[in-house]
Amino acid sequence: MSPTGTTTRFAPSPTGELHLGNARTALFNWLLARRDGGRFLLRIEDTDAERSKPEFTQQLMEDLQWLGLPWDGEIVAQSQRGPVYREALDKLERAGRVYPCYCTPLEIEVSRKSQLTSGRPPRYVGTCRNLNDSERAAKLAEGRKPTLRFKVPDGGRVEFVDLVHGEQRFECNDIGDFIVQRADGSAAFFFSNVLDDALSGVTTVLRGEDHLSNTPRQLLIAMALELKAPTYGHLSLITSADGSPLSKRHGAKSLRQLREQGYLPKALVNHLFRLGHSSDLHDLLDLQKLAVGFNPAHLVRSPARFDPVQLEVWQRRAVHALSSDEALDWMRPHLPNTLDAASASAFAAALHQNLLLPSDAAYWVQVVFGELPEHDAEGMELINVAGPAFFEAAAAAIRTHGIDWKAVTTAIREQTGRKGPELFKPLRQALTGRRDGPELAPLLKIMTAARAIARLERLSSAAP
RNA sequence: GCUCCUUUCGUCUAGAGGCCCAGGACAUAGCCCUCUCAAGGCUGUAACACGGGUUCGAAUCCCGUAAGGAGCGCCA
Repeated sequence: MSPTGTTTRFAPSPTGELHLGNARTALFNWLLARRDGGRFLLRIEDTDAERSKPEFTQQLMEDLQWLGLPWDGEIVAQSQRGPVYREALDKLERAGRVYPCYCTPLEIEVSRKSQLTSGRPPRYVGTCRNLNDSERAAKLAEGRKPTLRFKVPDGGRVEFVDLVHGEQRFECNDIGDFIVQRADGSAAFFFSNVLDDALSGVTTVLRGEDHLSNTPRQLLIAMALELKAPTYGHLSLITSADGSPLSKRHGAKSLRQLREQGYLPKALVNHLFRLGHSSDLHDLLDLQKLAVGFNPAHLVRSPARFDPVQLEVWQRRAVHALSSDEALDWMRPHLPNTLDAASASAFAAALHQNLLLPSDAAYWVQVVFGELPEHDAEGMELINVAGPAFFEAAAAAIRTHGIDWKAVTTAIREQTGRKGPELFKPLRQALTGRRDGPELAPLLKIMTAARAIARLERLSSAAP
């Protein structure tokens, strides 16, 4: 927690599942802290009692762990920090920087609507800004529960340098007095968020661009509290393929869904690393290397589209990088649970380079351990061209040489005179029902000679 | 409506006035390798949103337009 070191944080609200946008924000903050040898904090912004759910907090933690982004120190939950906020709010109240507002949500809503229809910005009009004591007493007597609003200075401007967008300037007159404490006494986002950042020594905040125009409010609060606000960097949003906001309607997947589908964390972080962040690094890298290569100066200002095809590229590379043991764990859910350990690992070793997702293993489980699916038209064509004699020779070869692939293919070649693709294509089709797939040698070994012979014999007798 | 952000190949991006008739990666096409697929190697197709300025010179600066996005919440 050295004052000179970088401290970043991820501050999600537990109101839903982590999605790609969130995950990228977490990743970038983590990377920055790691790169600088600093700290990465996790704070749960659960001040909205209505929508916050403990199970989401749990899920959040699991997702971060799974991605490989552990946080430093204790998790801070804002719901536990009422007294801290109370104290700071008192300070602002004594300094006359905030005032009680007795307007009801309904009144505010009506005001907003009428402003909007008359073409004006929907801002708080300041009804309660200059109430005297007796007016306040009267409002209170009506049974109104006040909120606390921050008194935005008349005139003046707020200037700051955004890490990715550069110099920013906002007029105070464009900002309405905003709520810092709700009627139920809880602290509102603008307030608790910046206060906690300052109090926990956060130096840099990388967050979504949707916060950019809210930043002046938070800076105003920090100034009133005489606290040092972090340096902000606003990340452009991730959009769908058509440029619209990433949403479930567009098939946006939560991290949990991606994980359940079998996407590897390494694939995800490598893809996210390059979304909205440019880098010369084009290889599949681990988090340590990504941290070294991360540079906030290379954060991109324009929105990035999420392209599932690019994710698949990283997934393929991540899958390729798996060891056989890791591959086995990865595809385990799709293997028959009756399988013995040796067969399972032989299967994983033979197959894993050919899969993108574990569910892709299903077909090959069927081929290796079960019945062969029907040959398709193109496959039948291939089989007919090869002719029954070919398969008879193949079956005979396996009968005498067993699963010794080299001996088997040599025998078939000598017997039929076929070689190269002429030899292997029909063989592959007959044995696997497909024209593509993993190497045949290990496949034969695990599918057993008996199964192979049966498949070949069927074609030698059934074909015309 | 007001304020703010954004706009380079299909996608992610490099580019901060001449080094750019725009570079890289992925995708895609072709070839090589190969029993197939994948991997690998080589080659190719492909972009500065539009319109005005400023300048000897603009993807880069200025002004408009268009398109997309965000904020203006007792949501975060």
